[in-house]
Amino acid sequence: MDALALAVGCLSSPTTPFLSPPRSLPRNHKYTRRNPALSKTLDKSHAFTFAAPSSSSSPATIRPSNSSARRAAIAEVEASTDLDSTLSRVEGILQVQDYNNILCYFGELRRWTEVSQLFDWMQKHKKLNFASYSSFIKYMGISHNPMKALQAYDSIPDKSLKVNVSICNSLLGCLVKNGRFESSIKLFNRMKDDGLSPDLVTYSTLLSGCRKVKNGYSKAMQLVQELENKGLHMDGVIYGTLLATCASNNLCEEAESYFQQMKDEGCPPNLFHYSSLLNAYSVDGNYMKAEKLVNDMKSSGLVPNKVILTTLLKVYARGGLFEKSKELLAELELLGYAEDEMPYCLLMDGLAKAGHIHETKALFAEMKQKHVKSDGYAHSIMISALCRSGLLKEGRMLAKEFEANCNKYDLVMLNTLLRAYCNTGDMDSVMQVLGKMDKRAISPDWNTFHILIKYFCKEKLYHLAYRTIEDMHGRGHQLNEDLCSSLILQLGQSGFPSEAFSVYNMLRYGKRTLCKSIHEKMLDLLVAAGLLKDAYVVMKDNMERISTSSLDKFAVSFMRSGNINLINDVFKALHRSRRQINPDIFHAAVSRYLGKPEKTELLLQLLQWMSRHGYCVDSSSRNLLLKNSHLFGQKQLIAEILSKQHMMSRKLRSQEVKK
DNA sequence: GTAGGGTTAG
Repeated sequence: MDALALAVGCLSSPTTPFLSPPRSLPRNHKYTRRNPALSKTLDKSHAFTFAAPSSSSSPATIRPSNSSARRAAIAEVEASTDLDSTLSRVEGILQVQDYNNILCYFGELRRWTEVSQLFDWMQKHKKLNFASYSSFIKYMGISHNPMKALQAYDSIPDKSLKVNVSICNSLLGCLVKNGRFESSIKLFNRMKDDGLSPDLVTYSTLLSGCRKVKNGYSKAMQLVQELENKGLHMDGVIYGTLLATCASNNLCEEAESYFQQMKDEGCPPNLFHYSSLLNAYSVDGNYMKAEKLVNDMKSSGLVPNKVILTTLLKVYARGGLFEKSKELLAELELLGYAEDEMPYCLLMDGLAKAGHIHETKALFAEMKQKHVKSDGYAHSIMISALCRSGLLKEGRMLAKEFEANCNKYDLVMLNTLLRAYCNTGDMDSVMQVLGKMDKRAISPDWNTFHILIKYFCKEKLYHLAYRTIEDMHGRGHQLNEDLCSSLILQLGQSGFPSEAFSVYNMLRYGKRTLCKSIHEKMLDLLVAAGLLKDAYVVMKDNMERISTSSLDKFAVSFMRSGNINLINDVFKALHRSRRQINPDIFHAAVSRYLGKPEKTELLLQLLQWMSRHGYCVDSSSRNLLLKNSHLFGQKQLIAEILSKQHMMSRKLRSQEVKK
């Protein structure tokens, strides 16, 4: 099985190509010079030429004329509007590392078309090495295209190159970045089987994936154990990742203890470590600890940067210290650290969750007025805040405004929009958003399904809700019990008992423990709908959770119209529940058998079973049997059994009187 | 070794 096949199960549902990559270079970008790839290459070439001028025996010596040809060729490729033809024209001048540098140049500019085109060309002309694969895979990860990364990996012809640690790290990092933690672990195990020797980078890559998954911390611990078993020692980056994992999993004490352990091991904390620990303090808004930490940090000679101050703002906002938050926001503005929406979002979210909707709105307006750069987070927070505080129409309006002005969508935003439209019963817009999701191949998550199902139920579109639940279950999402229970009842009442039963089964097989009352409701519903075979299954599996009256109703119905061959089994099941069996049920069974002379054998078995277990038929059933026993050709036998039962019941009754 | 790892928002 190749890596693609291994991961394709998880990848077939599309990834979340969130906010398209930045159009301009990141601020701290390593290519700040005009032609970085070029300088990088040429620095090396010159170093070689000048450091070893006498080694004329080396055929690799690059003469200035040669280097200026390379310089020109690189510039030409980077500026080209027709990559393929430019590449063919300069073929022979450039070396593999030149192509790699150009690849990085395009990659850092987020010019994905060129990245792919160049890489294709390099593959076709066999101008690549481990660094080419590693870089290409990394960029495919950044551009949210893990599929292409996997294809590139699978295309590597050389087996030993496939377990090159750098390539493997890139691919694992690509999967992790795109939320495919599970597949990255599977692939990691495969790679180890194939001969990969993981290093610290491998482990920190995988550890960073633990931040956003369920039980992330315990998975992180497994990885730490593994790296230690391999004789590797945790370095500053690994500690940084661990601290971030603790913070994301709300494990403040663990974060503190790793922070201490790291210092004890002689590794001085840097800004990454401080910001992660600060982030851990933000969970419960522990501003006392946060402020002390920032002071410690300053004493150690570190200067708080944008991330530290922004995280401190998060601590204040979470802790409800809105005055302090506002002061800090003003400071960030002065420092030029509030050019994007992050700090505003932190404060808006804090305000909104504390119920200060008007202040949230004011800050949102201020942000707009200041033309703060936005990727949609602020809208998402504001729309949710409006909906939460009951300002549904306003929430819907803002959602519409966002859609009219922005063309950036990710799953969270789409869910936010859906919620806003569902809240106002705007079915058309709901459908449009679903269309957008489809078009962009963004797959719905648990929240999406939950929003839709709740909405469909509210609109009494029960069958649609049912189909949505089926879809949700089919994709492996845990079903919400309350929502399903109410849908089960509604489906039953609106003439879809089989669908109700299907929902019940999905719920039952997905969860270990269910609320007790659901089984009885399901049983009642199936009995009412005459689906007695299904009812029998529910009854058999959940007898101790079902009231006697519901069991009785089921049993009587079953005797009247259930599968006649299962009647005796139903009695045995009832007997196992150790509850008194209502005589009406025996009566109903006897009547049923009387109408089916060909089932005499079953009737006799039932009567004998009754005698063995101390039951006896009531007088009306006995009379009925005696009157009709000629029908069965077993007149004598039936009379004997009945008289035995009769005597036994007399004996029992007299014993009770004595007591 | 031309390469790969950690910090803040809905």
